[in-house]
Formats: sequence, structure tokens, C-alpha cells
Amino acid sequence: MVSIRDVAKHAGVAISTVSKVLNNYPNISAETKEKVNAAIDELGFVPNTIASALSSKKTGRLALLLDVNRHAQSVDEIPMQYIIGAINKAKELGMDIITVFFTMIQEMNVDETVRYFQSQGIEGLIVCGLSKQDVTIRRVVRSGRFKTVLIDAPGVSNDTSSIHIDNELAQYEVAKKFVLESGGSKILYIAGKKNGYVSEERMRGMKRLAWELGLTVYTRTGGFSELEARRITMKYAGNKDAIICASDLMAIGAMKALIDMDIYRPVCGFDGVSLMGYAGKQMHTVKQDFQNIAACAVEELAGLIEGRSGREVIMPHELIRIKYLDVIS
Amino acid sequence: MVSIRDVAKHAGVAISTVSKVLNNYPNISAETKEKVNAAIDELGFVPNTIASALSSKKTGRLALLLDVNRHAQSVDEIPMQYIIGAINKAKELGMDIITVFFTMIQEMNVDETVRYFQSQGIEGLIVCGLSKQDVTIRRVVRSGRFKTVLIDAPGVSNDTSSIHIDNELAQYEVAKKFVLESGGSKILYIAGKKNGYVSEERMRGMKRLAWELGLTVYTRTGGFSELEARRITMKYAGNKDAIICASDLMAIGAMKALIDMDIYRPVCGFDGVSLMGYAGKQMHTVKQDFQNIAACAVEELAGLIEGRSGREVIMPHELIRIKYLDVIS
DNA sequence: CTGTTAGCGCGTTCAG
DNA sequence: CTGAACGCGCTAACAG
Repeated sequence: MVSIRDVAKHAGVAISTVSKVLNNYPNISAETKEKVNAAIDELGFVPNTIASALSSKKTGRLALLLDVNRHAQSVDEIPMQYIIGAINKAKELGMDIITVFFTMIQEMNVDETVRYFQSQGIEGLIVCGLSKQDVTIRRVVRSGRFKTVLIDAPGVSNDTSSIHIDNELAQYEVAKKFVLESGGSKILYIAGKKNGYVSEERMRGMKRLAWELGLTVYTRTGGFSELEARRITMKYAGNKDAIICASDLMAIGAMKALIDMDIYRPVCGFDGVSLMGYAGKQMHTVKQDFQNIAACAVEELAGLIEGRSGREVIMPHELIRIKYLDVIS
Repeated sequence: MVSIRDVAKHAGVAISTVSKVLNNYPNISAETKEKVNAAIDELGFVPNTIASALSSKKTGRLALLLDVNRHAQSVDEIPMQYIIGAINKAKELGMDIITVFFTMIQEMNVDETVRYFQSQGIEGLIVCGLSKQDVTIRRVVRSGRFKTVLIDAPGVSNDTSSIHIDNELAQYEVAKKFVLESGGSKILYIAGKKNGYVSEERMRGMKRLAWELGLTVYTRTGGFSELEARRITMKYAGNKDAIICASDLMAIGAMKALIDMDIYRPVCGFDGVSLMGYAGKQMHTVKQDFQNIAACAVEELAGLIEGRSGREVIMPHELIRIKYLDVIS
């Protein structure tokens, strides 16, 4: 392995000079800079991130915490989009990301988790979809030992930012468009989780609309589960005019139930996952750009690490209509 | 940050002794081991992986190379399953994984890629679904600088293992069961990619069956694309008895085409993705356990790193029938 | 069985 | 503007 020392020797300068060239320090003559770069090229020198991290105490390593059930044959489109967005942006910024699942952390206590990240040289955390019962993670975040960006969860502090779309507004908007278009006033609203942050916000949006349009809204929580949404629809959709769901997956469940019940009711979703297309239906929904959200989270985290203060970032959303052909074409 | 030195002082032993305790070296008396462990607990010491890696030259870092189009609203179930399986196993073995996408590497040349991995202290690569035109990655692998496990691609050497199901057999089996059950002898076979490894193997299985049962098989390559499979089906399915696809995604495309054409033909898939359930159809297919395959790949890679020689590992597959309710229940 | 001594490859003063 | 020297936290021979 060719090291910085070899480069220095080859270029006829001191090690520190090479280091300075590498890290773009000022006060290096263009001439020596050239010499050094030439030597680097000739020797095929590769700066060793590990040594650099040890010495500088800056690792540039982030952890992306995701909530996926490892055994379920679940539909993991959203986590995957987060991963893609985060990794690409991290690469761009010269950082690297390790992906961690909530399930792994659930097997550890706060201390172990902190130690795990610490020993790995993790400087920052991006936590996706934290809910109120994820106490361990919550405490890890609050320990303040890591800069953190929370996606879809509140919590801003000096070293914690929060990033999400305006869930209340989005739910309000999409539901309004949907209701005005499909008519009807007796609505079945299948919400997310009780105590879920985004769920509550979306619920508020729904309530606001109900008040505004004088709708009768019957609400149940489906836990973002397709199956549960299906059950709820079976049970309560019969005497309603339309169904509004707090996620696309639940909307699919609702649609399946309607098919089984052999009745038609318009359905409205939320998230804009491409999976919807496979359900073969046309539907109003809110589209979130998960990749972009994750990318912004990485940038935000880089900012926190560099010393900026935490803040709340609201991402844009879009109202769309997913159609059968959207996926295929 | 409390370091190994502090622990040593606190326990009244030498630094190296602590190190030995940490790494479970032999020849340490139970007594001093206790002392050291006590000190570790009291001080809340966290071994620094980075320093350890620098010193020992063993990083325990693997890269998982995945082929996902970053911009496509693609269906990423399979990559996600690989990620989950690999990460969980890696954690279990005390290694860590960074995920890398083919697209990132395509922007680099061989040298840059090797350097990138080297500088990150990557010791091993798990490459999923390498195809013949991925020349850069191919060369990186052949450079022999990294231990490598190839999932779904051939190539065994001293420091390279290959791991995959028996594609020929699986295609043969599922197609046979499918054909015998649904009847008919004029088959449209939508293969994967020309020059794709798994594609060719599956094709061989199909040919063997055709020969054995005296089937007439009309073959087109759909490039594992849903849209392409759809086009092919539109064009050629009319005068066939059944359609066999080299992937579930293409099977979905075929089904959609059949719906559009308003004709019925039985369809057979391959992979066993849960996504199939959303298409709302019942279908024969081959089920692969992607999580398990990835987990085995990690283990295999760990073995290679420890000095074992490369080899070929054949994973089991299953013949299943995906039904409408499989996903939901 | 334990302690001493060298580094691993790099970043960073601080003299020159 | 440059270079010598030290140390990051740990592992790995070697002595004892």
C-alpha cells in the first residue's frame, strides 16, 4: 500500500506538505502542489480514509435508520427510495452511509446502541419514521451524542433537525380535490397509527376539511397495514360514499375489500408509491419524493455536523392521480 | 473519549493486556480478565473500530453492489431483500456493510473504483446480478484486490465465490408443472437478457423441457422489463397456448397485456416476489429466498476473507403458486 | 501469563 | 511557505 509518506518522498517534500495538498490547505505554492499531484498520480496513491478518520476524528460516516420488518414479505418501496436518495447524496458529499434497521436496535438497549454507533465512528443519524414507541432510538437521539435528522417525526434541537412534508396540508388538499371530484359527504377515513406523528397531522388535515365542507367523517386507524385497511373497509364502507386512506398501501387494501364486497366506492390514497399502479386502479393521492427527502436529510445532517443548528425543513409534495399505465410506461 | 489506555491504567495492567482481553486472546488469566472487564464497565469504554482497523489492517467492511436505476420508479423489492439479508448477517458477524449502486460505479473507471473501495477499507464485495456488460465492475472483481461473492453470476477463483439457485432446474421444474397443469403445447417464452447469465440458464431449462414434452416454444427476450414483456405479449401471445416468463415482473407485464387484449392465457413467472400478489392473479412461479441468499453470501465472503478458497454455492428454490391473498394475509 | 516497544497512515502544531 | 515531530487508539511481535 502506497502511503502519504511514499508520495512525499517521491515528490521531494515533507509528509505534511502532501497532507496539505490533499486537504486543499492554503499557503501551498502552485509549484509544489503540482509536484505532489504528479507524484500522487504516478504512484497511484490512495488516501486512507481510516487513518484520516483516526487522526482527524472526522469519519464522515452516517447511519440511516430504517423501519422494516425483516421477516415480513413487506413492500419495501419507501425504505428503498430513502436508501437510494441518501446513498447518492452521501457519495456526492464524500461521506458514507451504513444502513441500520430498527429491528437490530430493538434488540439492544440505549447504551449498547450508542456504543455501537460510537465504535463505528458514526457521526450522524438519519432516522426515518420514528414513532412514539421506539423508545430506545428516541433516547439515543436525545442523548445528544449524535447529530440527527428525523424524517417524518418532530423534534428540533441544537443538534437535531426534522424534515418532512406538510402532512396536514397535503391530506387536506388531496382529500378536498378527491371529495369535490367524486362527490358524496359520508367519508370513511382510514388513518395511520394512533400516536403516530404523521398520522396525527394527516388526521388534522382531514378534520379541517370535514369542518370546511361539512362532511361526516367516520375514522378508524389502520396502522398503515393493508390487511387492517381491508378489514375496516369490509366492515364500515357499506354505508359510506367514499374512502380516504392515510397511505397508498391501505388504499390498496381498501380497494381489494371493495372488490370482494362487489361494490364501488372511490378511494383516495397518500404517498404516491409506484406500487399503486399494480393495483390497476386510478386514484387520487399525494406524491412524496422520498429520494429527494433523503438527499436533503443527508445534506442537512452534513450541515449539523459542520456546526449549523437544527431546524425544521418542510419538503414540497404533489397531488397526483395514479393511473394504470403510470407504472408500465 | 475513554481509550484502551485509560482502561489499562484503571485496571492496573498493560495496554496490550486490555487489547488481548478485548479480542479474546488465549493466555489471559481469568483473574486479570475480570479486572479488565470491570474497568471497561466502570469507565464505559467503547473500543474504537477505526483505530483497530488501522492497526490490524482488518476493517470488517464489505460493500454490497446493487443494480438499481436511481431515477426509475422501479420496483425494488429484490434489492431490498438483498440488503436486509446482508445487513442482518453482517451485524451478526460483527462486520459492516456499505451499499453501493452500479450507477455510481458506472461513473468511474476501474482504477477509481478500486481506489474508492480501498480508501474506504473495503475488504470484500458482494455483487448482485452482474451482467456481461458491466465491464468496470467485472474488472474490479478480476483485479483480485478484493474478495468477492457474485450473486447470480458465474466466476469462481481463489478469491471469488459464486452463489445462486439452480436456474436451469428451477425453470425446468416450474415450467413443467405449469404446462402439465394448464395444458397446451404452443408456448411463448419471454426470456431475460441476451447474454445474461441467469437468463441463459433459465433458457436452457426451458429448452430441455420443450424437448422432453415436445413443446413448440417461441422465445423473445424481454430484458426483465415489464413494459417489454407487455409488448411482446401483445404481439405474439394471440396464437399461443400459454406464456412463460423468466421473471415475475415480466409476468405482470404479460398479464396486463392479456387483459388489454381481452383474452385469457395462463402465465408462469419466476422469482416469487410479493409484488405479484398486487397483480391480483394466481400464478405458478419459482420462489427464491433473497434474504437468505444474501446472508449466505456474507458468510461466504467472511470465509474468503479468512482465507478459504472460492467455490460455487447452489441455493435451494421452491415452486409455489402465488395467490391473490398471499400478500394481504 | 504479562508488559514493553513499535508502528498502522494520516493530521497538526510549531519552529524554521 | 515548508518540514520535523508528535499523537490519534489500537494491534502485534517480542521480551520477560
